[in-house]
Amino acid sequence: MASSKRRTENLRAVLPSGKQESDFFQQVWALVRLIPRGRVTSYGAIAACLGAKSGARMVGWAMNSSHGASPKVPAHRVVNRLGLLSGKNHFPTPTAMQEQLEKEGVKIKDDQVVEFKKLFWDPIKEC
DNA sequence: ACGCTGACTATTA
DNA sequence: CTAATAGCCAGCG
Repeated sequence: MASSKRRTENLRAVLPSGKQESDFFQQVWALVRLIPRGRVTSYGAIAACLGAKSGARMVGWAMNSSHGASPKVPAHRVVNRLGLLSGKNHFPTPTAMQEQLEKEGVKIKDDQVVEFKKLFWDPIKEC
């Protein structure tokens, strides 16, 4: 873990020349961009929408590459199954994710989305 | 080509 | 309630 500080930083991500990332990433990004403002979803839900029920990790991986995606991907709207901001550590600042969510009207309590179940946006409905 | 890692999830202890 | 374990898929050295 500790030595993994910059394993994926070299990701080609959205490199224009040559081959791009797998469609999986594009699908995830597209789905995340469809998340309405003030709403949140979970990795598993996105994965399920894509057909990979166990691909929740891949969704997180796609988010990692989303830093170079265009338009930008609202990764702050994607949280884990419990509504916890598990990915906040990967943001420019650990508080950026919470700040963004609160700015959209989503209240965060102890790194957890308040009324997560109510604010949960199901991507499967869009699939 | 093989093995490790990971922004997850569910199950078991 | 928390902790540990297993299953899962894809990218990179």
